[in-house]
Amino acid sequence: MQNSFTEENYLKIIHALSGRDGAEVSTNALAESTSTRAASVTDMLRKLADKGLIHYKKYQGVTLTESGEKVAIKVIRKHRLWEVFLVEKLGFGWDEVHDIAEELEHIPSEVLVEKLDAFLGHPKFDPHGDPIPDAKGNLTEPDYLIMTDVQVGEKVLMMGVLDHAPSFLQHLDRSGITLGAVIEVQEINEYDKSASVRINGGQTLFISLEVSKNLLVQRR
Amino acid sequence: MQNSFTEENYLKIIHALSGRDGAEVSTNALAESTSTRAASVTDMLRKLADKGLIHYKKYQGVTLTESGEKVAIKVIRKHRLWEVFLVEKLGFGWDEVHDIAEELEHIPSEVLVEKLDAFLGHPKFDPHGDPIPDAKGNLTEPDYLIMTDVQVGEKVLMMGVLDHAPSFLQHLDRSGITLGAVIEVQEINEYDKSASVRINGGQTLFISLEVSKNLLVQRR
DNA sequence: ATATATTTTTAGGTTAGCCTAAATTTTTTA
DNA sequence: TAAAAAATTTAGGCTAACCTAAAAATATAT
Ligand SMILES: [Mn+2]
Ligand SMILES: [Mn+2]
Ligand SMILES: [Mn+2]
Ligand SMILES: [Mn+2]
Repeated sequence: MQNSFTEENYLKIIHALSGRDGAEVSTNALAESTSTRAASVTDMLRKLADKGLIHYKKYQGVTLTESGEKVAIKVIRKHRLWEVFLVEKLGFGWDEVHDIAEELEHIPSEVLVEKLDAFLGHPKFDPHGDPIPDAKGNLTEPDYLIMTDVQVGEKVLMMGVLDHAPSFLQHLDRSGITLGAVIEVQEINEYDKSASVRINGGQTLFISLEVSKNLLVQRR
Repeated sequence: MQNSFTEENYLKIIHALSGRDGAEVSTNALAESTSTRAASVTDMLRKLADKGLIHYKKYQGVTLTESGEKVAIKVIRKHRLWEVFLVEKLGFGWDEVHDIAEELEHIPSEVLVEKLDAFLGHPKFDPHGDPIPDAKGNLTEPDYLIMTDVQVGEKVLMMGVLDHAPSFLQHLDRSGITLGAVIEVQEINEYDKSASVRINGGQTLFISLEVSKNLLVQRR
């Protein structure tokens, strides 16, 4: 049988909270992420377990089964492909596409996804630098570093964001920090860890620790 | 408040069944079109009436209010624009897009629709020849004639279809009858009203009355 | 103008996905 | 290790969108 909109969202969120190591996800964490109450989450977990999509033992937290992981990755693939479409083809800003993609990711039809993928030229990353799973369900997270790990004098490439909130993305836009930008750390303030950086060899600006914590970068 | 997926479908179907003259639509007709039972339709009609989207007096059938008409036309606009996208950009056949568009038509976001419209070059017709409402909600049905009204010797342009079933559209594909094709009626059989027609000045083929009844054409 | 047939509505129920409040289990602290 | 705190589950309810069966209204036929 088909999975509902709501079930797909649970699986996607379990995948995200579970992290690369497939750690157990708590009922409360899911309640928080789904904007529901813990009791509602318990209801849904029983259902997902009955369908064989999650491993669930009462009070023990949940992880995805192989089958649940597959569904989650398909949803993520659709979400990210639609985001590419919205930005590359329709001209949306990277700060505007998430909510629309939240809806589009639940449109069924395998052939639609594959045709969309081809139309977009088989992109490997979405507008936020997140990797797009391939048609077979392979999803490889590149191991970027977080900006806070970069030392004074280093030059890095801006590769992605951890915070996807429109307000953060708009802040980056105003600072000229876009995907692929070269960031050279000139100075790090001892007191608050704010940094003075040079963007693309041009203007210098200050970024707060809060910003650094949410920037994914790559050396060289 | 927002209208649900289901409510939008009811409004769209009422619009279709109501026709150009805005005639009253019966409970049973809606049950048929929505694949539900009459009792379920009655439930929904009460709800739509409470929201001011339809005129409804018990046992009297329903019509759309101004507000309901607006919603219906927005859904139709989205449906037809997405169909254009699927055919023109993703390479689907005109027989494959209806079901996917049934889902996409419920994606919210005004700005998405307008950007999609611009991306597609503000098309006036969908892949089946149906007119696309403009951004203001104006929908003008061109007055095509039905193939059965064409006389022997006349040359007409193929402009649209009444039946949108994949099997019918595939039959037209196999016959070489596409949107914009020139159809010249060479002979009409008295007995079963089947016709012998020439397509684009080339090959001659027979079309049954059933086919003629579902072809929209234009003189000259 | 009745009687019969058809259409529509009402009555009462179900399921998915949510809720609050209360009970239970697990974890933390003393 | 026992008490307190936190997390989780259970119990009981709600709403949207459906259902079947029965009642009521309307339309049709004699
Ligand atoms: Mn997103
Ligand atoms: Mn993204
Ligand atoms: Mn269609
Ligand atoms: Mn169409």
